[in-house]
Amino acid sequence: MMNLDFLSDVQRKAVTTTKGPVLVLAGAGSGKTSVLTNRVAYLIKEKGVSPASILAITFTNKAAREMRERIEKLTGAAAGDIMISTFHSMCARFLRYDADKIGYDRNFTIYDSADCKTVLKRILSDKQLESNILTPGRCMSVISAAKNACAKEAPENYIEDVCEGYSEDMKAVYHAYTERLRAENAMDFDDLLLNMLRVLEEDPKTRSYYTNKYEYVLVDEYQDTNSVQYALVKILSEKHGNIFVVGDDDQSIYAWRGADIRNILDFEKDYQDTTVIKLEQNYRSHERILDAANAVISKARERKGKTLWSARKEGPKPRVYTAPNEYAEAEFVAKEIDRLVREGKSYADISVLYRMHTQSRVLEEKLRTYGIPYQVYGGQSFYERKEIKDMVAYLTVLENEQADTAFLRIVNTPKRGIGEISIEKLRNYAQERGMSLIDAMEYAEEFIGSGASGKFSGCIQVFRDIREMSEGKSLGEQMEVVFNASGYREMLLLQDSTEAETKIENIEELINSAYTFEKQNPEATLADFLASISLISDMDTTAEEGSVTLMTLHSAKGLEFDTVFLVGMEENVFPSRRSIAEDKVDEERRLCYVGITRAKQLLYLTNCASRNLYSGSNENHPSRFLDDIPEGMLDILAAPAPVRRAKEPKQTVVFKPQIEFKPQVKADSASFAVGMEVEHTKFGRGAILSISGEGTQRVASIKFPDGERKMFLSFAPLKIVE
DNA sequence: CAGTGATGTGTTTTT
DNA sequence: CACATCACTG
Repeated sequence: MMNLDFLSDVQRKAVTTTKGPVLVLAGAGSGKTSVLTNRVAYLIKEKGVSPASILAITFTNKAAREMRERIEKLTGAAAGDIMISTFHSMCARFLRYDADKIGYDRNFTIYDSADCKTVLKRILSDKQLESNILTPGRCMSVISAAKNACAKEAPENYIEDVCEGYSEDMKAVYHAYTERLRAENAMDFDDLLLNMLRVLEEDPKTRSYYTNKYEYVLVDEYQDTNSVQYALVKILSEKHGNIFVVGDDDQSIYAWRGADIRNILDFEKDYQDTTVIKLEQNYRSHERILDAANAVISKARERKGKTLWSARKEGPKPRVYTAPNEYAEAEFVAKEIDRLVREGKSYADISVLYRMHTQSRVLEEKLRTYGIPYQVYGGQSFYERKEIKDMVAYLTVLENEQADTAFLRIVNTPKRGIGEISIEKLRNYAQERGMSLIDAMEYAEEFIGSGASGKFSGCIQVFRDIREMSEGKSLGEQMEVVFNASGYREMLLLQDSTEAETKIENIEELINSAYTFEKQNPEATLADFLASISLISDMDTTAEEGSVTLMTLHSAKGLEFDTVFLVGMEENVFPSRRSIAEDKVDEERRLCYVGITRAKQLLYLTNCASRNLYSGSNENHPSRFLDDIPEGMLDILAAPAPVRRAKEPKQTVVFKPQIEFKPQVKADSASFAVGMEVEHTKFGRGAILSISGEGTQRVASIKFPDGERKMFLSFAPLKIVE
């Protein structure tokens, strides 16, 4: 018998109620993952359910991976056969088999949002529709929203409703975009879900295959599902009816991406005889933190209503600090981290959370000054770098010749003397004949002079070479062929700059990841590899040991830290300007709740009296969320600086930053050696006593005037003294 | 066709 | 302020 004694009564009920629909309303830190994983283990070990008939869906690859690992620990190797996947990868995998049923080739390409924006940009400029309202970004969100709503309403009607005044243009863009992707045998993220739904709706055989196969369906973060995901879940569970969803309406923060909070609020109406289980005991934080969290969330309008409580009654109250500006705020954060670490916390225990990525810059600057190792999540991802996207574009064209968007990206990279005008002629020619650009190149003489058509022959030759040389090769080898035969490596070598060198390193890292991928998935095809690249983000990388974590509040969901700094608690920052303007503050409120409940032990809430937003400085009022927490629950570290009376001399703790942004000449971490004399921007001169570790983890013990310190060589602002 | 400098523009969150 | 796009020159 499986031992479930470590679970609470309600948790155990959630694990062992295996039949019929179950809705688990799981507050933050209430042991939801434990319930989910133990339930799967229970199904297999106690109920004799075959692993292959279990489908568990998450929202991030990281969550999926962690769930698999934990289930493996509980059940052993059998976990390999369970389908544990994100909505998007699940659909991508299904569609590799089923895409032909709705008229796609099974080797379809997945375009990420950057690719889609490129497509839209081209459509807008072709149709001469570019304007302030019709920007690629805005079109993208309208189209995405229309597709997400599509399980309820026809996209045309949706656009009509939403784009009052310019809906005709918008519809034209929508159709052109849809046709383009179809012609390129490509799908965007939304299409993955939507097309899978269509397959299930239109092909009864496929539908019964999947609905028979999956006897138990589990969905994590159900509050984040949109209408298409809702419909998918509904269909996939229709045969056996064992649908188990876990979520927290208070943590619904993706409405802007089409998530519909009604999905969780109405679950009981949608599924007859639902067992509802509430997990309200929090095992993560102490009561002082939960008090603050409850104070903030209790003002949200629409809730199922839950109150988190913890058995841990005592702990430090959340600390509030008001800085004069964002530099002082960052300085405060860095100083506190430095102090906490000296008191025994480790860097990995600490996280700094902000509303938007741009806030990380100042923080990074200060953390570097203090020699604090950190890791920033999100922002520009590895796979979004130009050189990586270029390499991926070559592979995409290799796999799917219809992928014009990918082709256009690299037709003249490296430079082959093919300019805009030639490309324009090529596009027209291809358009008229309904052929792909790469095929149209063969007929260059028909639409362009002999000089320019020679350039195209050169390009044709490049692709031919790549194809010939990569014939029968493995993924990693194919990638190397592309890097060399495309002339990309040569181009970078010729630039002979440090930037070019990093680009080469990045591409080599990509090649490495291809080798790793094929080792881990021996059956995998090029299309699979490309799909994994477009669906895996930096968010999925595991935390580096020994670093402070910097990330947005959105990406912090599902994580926990001993100490959390929630910075930028100001009106117009958090809640964001836009959410205030559009009357969508409730979602920000939930986001704040998510942020607060990440902290296990120590929580800091900081804000600035003034902040440089775009140009010039803005005086910002403290966030309404701060006001919502009764003062007695907080530990106010500095009196809030007066906002209105700016002329008054600034009282209290005005920070004197010890070092103002000195551009730092930082030595390469490999060049340090024991015995060297070095200079630190903050601690002054010192001597290296010893060095251990490798790469970014290389740590040196250094004797400074005020004592001995250990620091990461790759992070510390150190200079070698000659 | 490519590379340079000037002008303008627009800002959240992400699978 | 950072970034993209545009116009101009080589």
